[in-house]
Amino acid sequence: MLTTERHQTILNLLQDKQTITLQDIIDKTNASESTIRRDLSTLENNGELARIHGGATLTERKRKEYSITEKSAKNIQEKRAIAKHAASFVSDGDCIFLDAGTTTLQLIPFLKEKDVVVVTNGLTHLDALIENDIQTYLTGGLIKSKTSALIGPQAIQSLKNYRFDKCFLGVNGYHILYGYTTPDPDEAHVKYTASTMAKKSYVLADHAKYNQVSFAKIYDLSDAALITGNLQKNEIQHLAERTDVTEVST
Amino acid sequence: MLTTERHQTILNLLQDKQTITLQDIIDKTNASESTIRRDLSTLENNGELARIHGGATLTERKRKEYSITEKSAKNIQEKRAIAKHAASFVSDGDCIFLDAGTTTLQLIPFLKEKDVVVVTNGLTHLDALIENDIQTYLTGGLIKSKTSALIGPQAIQSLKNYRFDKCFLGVNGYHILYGYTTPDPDEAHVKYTASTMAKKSYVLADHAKYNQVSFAKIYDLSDAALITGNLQKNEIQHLAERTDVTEVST
DNA sequence: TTAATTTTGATTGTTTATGATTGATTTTTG
DNA sequence: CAAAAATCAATCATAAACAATCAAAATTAA
Repeated sequence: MLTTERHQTILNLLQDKQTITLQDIIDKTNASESTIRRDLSTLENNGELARIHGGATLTERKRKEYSITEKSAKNIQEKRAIAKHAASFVSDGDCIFLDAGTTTLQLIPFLKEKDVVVVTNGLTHLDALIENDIQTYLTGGLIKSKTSALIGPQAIQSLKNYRFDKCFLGVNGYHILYGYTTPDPDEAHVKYTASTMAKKSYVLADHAKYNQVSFAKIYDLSDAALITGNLQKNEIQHLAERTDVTEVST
Repeated sequence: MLTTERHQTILNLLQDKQTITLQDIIDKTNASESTIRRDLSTLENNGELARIHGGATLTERKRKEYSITEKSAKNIQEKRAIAKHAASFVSDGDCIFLDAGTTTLQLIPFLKEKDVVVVTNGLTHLDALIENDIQTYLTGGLIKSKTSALIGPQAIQSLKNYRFDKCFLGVNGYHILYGYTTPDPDEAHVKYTASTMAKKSYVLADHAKYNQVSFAKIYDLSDAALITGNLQKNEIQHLAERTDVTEVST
C-alpha cells in the first residue's frame, strides 16, 4: 500500500468516525504501528488532523467543513463519492431538484462552486444549502416528520411550477425487474413528479440498494440514469443492459 | 474508548441533561470512577463544566451560551404573554397560518393541546412544531436566508391552496396612520395573502413596534385584530378607535 | 548492476492513562 | 446532632501509548 493511499485511508476513516484509534488504522491498513505513527505525525504537520493520545481526531477547522454533511449515515464514503460524481454532471447555472435523503445531502458541498439554483423537498438539506450559500427554493407540502421531507398534493403541485435541468433522487432500492422503489407512496409520487419536470434524472444509490425492493415503485430503471458504487463486474453489466449506469469505487 | 471521545461524550450528556451524576457517566462510558473523576477535573479546568458533589453541571457561562439561541430575542417575556393570549383565540381543530418571526414562534407551545393543523412559511418554526407534535404544512417558495422565511410567487401561490380559520402574523411596525408594515415587500405580500385566505387575522406585536413604520405596508390597522403589550392607556385608546386591540401586561 | 536514498518494522526506554485502594470529606438520614 | 452512607482526592502499580533509534527492506538513481 502506497504512503499516500494510506494517508487518504486515514483521512477517510476520520471523516466517517470523527476520532480513530491507532489500532483501528493498523487493522485497516495492515501497516506497522511505527508507520502509522509516522503518518499521523506527517498529517498533523500538514494540518489535516490532530493527534491525540491513542489515535487522532479531526481538527476543529476540518470538523466544521464536514459537519455540514451529517456523518451518521451508513456507507458515507461511498455516498460522498457517488455524490461527487453526480456533481460532475451539473453545469454552471443549472436549475436542479434535490430530493430529500442522505445521499443527495452529500451532493450539496460540491454544488457550491457551480452557481446553481436548487429546489428541494428535504428539510434536512436546508442548513447545508444555506451554509454553502446556494439559492434555494423549497417545495410546499406536509412535513413528514420521520424523514423531514415535504410530501402530499401540495408538494406535487408546487413542483409543477418548476422546470429542472437536472433532478437528483435518492431511493431505497433499485432492482432490475422492479425498478426504483421507496417505502412511502407519497414520497414516491414526489420523486416521480420531480423527474417529469426535469430534462434529465439521476438516481443516486449506494451498493446496499442493489436489487432491493421497497413498497412503492417510482419508475423503471431505464427512466433515470443510475449512479451507484462498489458493485461487481457482472452486476454492472446486468444494470447496463437496462439503463445508463455509472459506478464509482471507494 | 479514547480520552477525548469520553470528554465529548460527557459534554454531550451535559448539554442534554443540564446536570449529570458520576454514575451516569460511568455507565455510559464503561470507564472507572477514577478516570471519570479525572475527566471531570480536566474539563472543569478547561472551563467546560462545573463539578458538583456527585457529578457535574454546565457552567453559568456555558448554560447561557446554549440558552441564548432560544432566548436571544428582545422582549421575550412580553412576546410569550402576547402569544399565550393569542392562543386563547385558537379552537380545537382549527387550521391556522403561522407567520415567520420570533413572536409567532412563541405561540407554538400553546398550540400543543389544541389539535390544530398549522401552515407556516417560517423555517425556524419547524423544530418547535415537530417537537410539539403538530401537523404542519410548509408553504413553498424561495428561502430568504436572513429571516429563514419562505417568500416569492411560489409562496403566494401555495398559500392560495389553503383556507385558514385563523391567521397569526408578525410585523415590524404598526402605526395609526400607516397601518402594519415590514421591511421586505415580498414578506409583506406573503402576510397579506395569508390574511386574505383566513376567516380572521391577528397581528402579534410587542410594544416596541408601536407607531413604528417600516418600508412595505401589509394593510391597515383595521384589517386585523392587534394583540400587543405594555402600552399606555391613551395609546391603547387611540388604537382602539381604529381596530380591535388586545393588550397584555407583563 | 551497484550505490544511495527512502520507507518500513522492530526494539528500546520514557511518558501517559488507567483502575484499584486508601483514608478524608461531604451529604444524608435517623 | 451524631452515625451512616456516599462521594471525594490522593496515591500507587499496571498497562497502554509514546518518541527515538536502528537495521532491514524497498525504491530510486547512477
